[in-house]
Amino acid sequence: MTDNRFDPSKADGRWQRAWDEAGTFTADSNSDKPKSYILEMFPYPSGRIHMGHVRNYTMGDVLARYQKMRGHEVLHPMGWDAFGMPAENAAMEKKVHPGTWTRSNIAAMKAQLQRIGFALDWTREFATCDPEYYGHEQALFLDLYEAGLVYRRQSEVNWDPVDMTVLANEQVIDGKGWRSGAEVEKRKLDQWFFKITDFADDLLQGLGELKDWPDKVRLMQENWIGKSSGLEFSFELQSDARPGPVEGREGGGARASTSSARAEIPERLDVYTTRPDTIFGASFCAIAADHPIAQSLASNPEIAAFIEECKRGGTTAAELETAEKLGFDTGITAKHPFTGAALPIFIANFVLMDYGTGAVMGVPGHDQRDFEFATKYELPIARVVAKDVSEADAPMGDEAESGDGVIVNSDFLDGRSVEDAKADVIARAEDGGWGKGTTVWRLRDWGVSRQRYWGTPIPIIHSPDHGPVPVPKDQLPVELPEDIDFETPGNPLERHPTWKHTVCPISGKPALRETDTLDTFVDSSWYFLRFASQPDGAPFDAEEIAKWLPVQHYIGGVEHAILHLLYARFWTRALAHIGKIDVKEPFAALFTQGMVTHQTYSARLKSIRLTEEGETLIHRLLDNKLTMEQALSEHPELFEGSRRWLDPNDVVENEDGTFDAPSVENEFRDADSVFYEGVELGRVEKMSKSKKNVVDPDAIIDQYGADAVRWFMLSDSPPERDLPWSEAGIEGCWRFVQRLWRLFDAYDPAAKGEDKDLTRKTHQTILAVGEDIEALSFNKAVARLYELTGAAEKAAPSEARNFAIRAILHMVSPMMPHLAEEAYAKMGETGLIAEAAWPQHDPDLLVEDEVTIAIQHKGKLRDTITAPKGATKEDLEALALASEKVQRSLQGAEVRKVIVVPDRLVNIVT
RNA sequence: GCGGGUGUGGCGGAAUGGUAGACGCCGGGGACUUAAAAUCCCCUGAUCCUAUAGAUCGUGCGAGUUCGAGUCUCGCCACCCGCACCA
Repeated sequence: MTDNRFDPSKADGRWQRAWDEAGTFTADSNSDKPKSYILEMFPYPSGRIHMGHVRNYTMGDVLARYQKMRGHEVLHPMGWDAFGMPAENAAMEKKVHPGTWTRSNIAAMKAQLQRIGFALDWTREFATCDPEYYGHEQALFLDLYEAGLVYRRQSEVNWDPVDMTVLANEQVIDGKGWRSGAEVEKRKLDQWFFKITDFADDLLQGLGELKDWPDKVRLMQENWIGKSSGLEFSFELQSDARPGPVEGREGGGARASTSSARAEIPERLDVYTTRPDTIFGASFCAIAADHPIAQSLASNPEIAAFIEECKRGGTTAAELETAEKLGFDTGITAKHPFTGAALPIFIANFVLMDYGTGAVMGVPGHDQRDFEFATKYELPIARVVAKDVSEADAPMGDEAESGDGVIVNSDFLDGRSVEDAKADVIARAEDGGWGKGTTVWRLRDWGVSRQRYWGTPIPIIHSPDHGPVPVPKDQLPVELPEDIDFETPGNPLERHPTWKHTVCPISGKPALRETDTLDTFVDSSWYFLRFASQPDGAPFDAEEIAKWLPVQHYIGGVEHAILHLLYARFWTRALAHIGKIDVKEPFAALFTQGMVTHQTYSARLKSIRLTEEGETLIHRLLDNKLTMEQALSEHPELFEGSRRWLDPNDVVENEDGTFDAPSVENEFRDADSVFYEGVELGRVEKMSKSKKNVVDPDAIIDQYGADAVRWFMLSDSPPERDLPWSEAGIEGCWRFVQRLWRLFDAYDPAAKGEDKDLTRKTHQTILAVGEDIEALSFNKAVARLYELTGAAEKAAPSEARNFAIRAILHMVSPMMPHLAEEAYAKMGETGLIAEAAWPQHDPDLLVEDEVTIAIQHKGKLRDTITAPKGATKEDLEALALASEKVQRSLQGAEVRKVIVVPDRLVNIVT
């Protein structure tokens, strides 16, 4: 047997221990070296590391190791985003305490991460469910509370009456709770909010400076913040002179038929518009169903019924797309501020209460929604913007014209530009005292109250005399009780027999603790600060934060493009605002990596025999405990014609290109319940349990070792795109690991002699790989290393070859650290290559002395020639014309022009 | 509907306006071997040909700018992602 093979099962663990014992990756805040903070989004401890994690952390790891070799002091920490619902779900299903479940998941995942050999500073590890961490978070919450950035108000929530809990929007499926299947109710609860809107403008402005963020993410945040400017103004309200039900309005416009409610009508209606220039085109007003005026009219049963109808309207994309504009004439009119015309006021289903003032002026000519509404209810559609003044009387088409133009049919605004007219109307409104120019934001304050157990308790005491009172800081952390019961529905903290009972810090009288916990996004809004600095007795130290922040590279999934990244930016600003830190933007550069995908296969179901399971399912459906979609996704095998996903490992390809899954077929037949009809190739999709295309990293590492997996994660696909997993691909990586090992083994210190070509290629590669890594173009760095490896393999032993081999060894070491350490030691080095310096390229040795010149005739390639580097244009032209192939192509035609690009090409034009 | 992205061999993908397909995977042929594994070498965009050193076509489609376009401009198409009745 030869020992000429690299054995990761032995080497990986050995070097992981060596790094650990040497403290190689422990970051020193007091180091004089330039500092690099490399961070990947910390994981939720779900139980297992998946390929997406491996890809994410491998990228960060290469950067961290590279920066260290470039002489930086690197902070590359890891921790756990440990609060959240899955732990409570596990508690309910498996009867384990959420803390126990979470802790054991963390232990398992940490072990998995360690065997991949990541260069992490584990001394800074923490979990957000550590009382120490969330205690500091509570203190920061109270600091922000004192600064007026936290407040409490009533807010509507989705309430599941069966589970007695609040649901996030994503947990409401077709108006029903995802778990209980019960009809979700709207409830008003007192909730805590962060005043993120105070920073709306600043958060928006700040985006402009984040040059190293993807444009896509900046745009998404920009849209989310949603700044718009316009005019907020009020209409005087009038009694409607028109009597009774609507006449001559075939569109079915209902109309309030009683006047009983009119006494309660306020005198004014505030509206917001971004198009004050079109004010002369207003033909109606519309208010939201939950607008105070609509509410005050609800004593009229017709109106009450209409309001109910509006609320029922679906909120899914498809429903909104097709939803008809519906209105109800209130019988009240608004007086147009310039013309005095009486505009009917409708309650309308397309007006949102929580944007602007919850009321709009309807300008059908120049707003598509207003246009549809006016068409339906036969309201006037006037043109007030035209391409040109001469087009003032041009008829309107079949949709609104929202484009630019000049104002027409608008009294004093006629002939003015849109922008000009906007400014004029705003000025007149302000002079007249009936309106003012305003900025409106889409961004809402951040509601952070969650009626759950497994989160950071909100450190507030509700005192009967003093209302909500902060928990005194010396009583922090407010710890979660351990003895908790998940048997009965509702918030376990609320139900706990003793936990919430305490005393008022001011009066000493009995009082109740706040039983809500914080949104887990709060936990991840400052963890990167805690990684950088963790003094005793304080969340962090500002001076130490200043040494590391901002994070140099922040890497994670694009799914966090809005919420997490916006909240983290907000917290950083808020903490800076109250003087806790001196950093504004937490992440200097952001990189959003693609997903790891894999082939899917599915089979169609042919026949069913109902099993016991199926009958249970039907009962659950009948009892409304389950929606059809849920039943389908949980038990696809019970539905004829539906598709069942197959594990790619069960699928075999036939010679004719079709697929079969013999093992699954047998499994089905044995169960005597289901038959499949045919196996089909599905799309390459993100690995997910439900699609059965997950590949477990642990099993792959067992087989090929950490380095092959890491190399795979970096190869081929650009890191921002999806990476398709393949068995063949990982085998290729494994072969390359061994190929490198043999090359390193061929290192012969005694070899003598030059090899100019190889030396040049080595220097070129050193330069290029460094640039590629810094640009996070790992796939290109990998390709260059393949090339140089090929060249070094073919070269005869020489000093130049030894130089190339050592350069390759150093350059692959951030990517395949175990192999590199093993080879480094075998070459007789006593230190760790993880602590070695990145190789230097010599600019003088990069230059080629001969170049290949392309010869084109009319832009088409006819020949290539070799010429000395830096040959003159005249020489190149002469060489080109001397080419036999070129002469044949020219066929004696007259040469009109010759374009010469030095060292590149000659193009002959005839 | 609005916004953004992507489109190149059988596949993943390279390519400062200058030789399209680097590099990897798959596939084919060969060497070594009793055999296999491993390894090494060669071929591998399509079509045509008189098939050695030939020609034509080719980067989603259609135009344009240019001596020269995968790359720039305009107009389409397809797919993916995000947001969504935001006044």
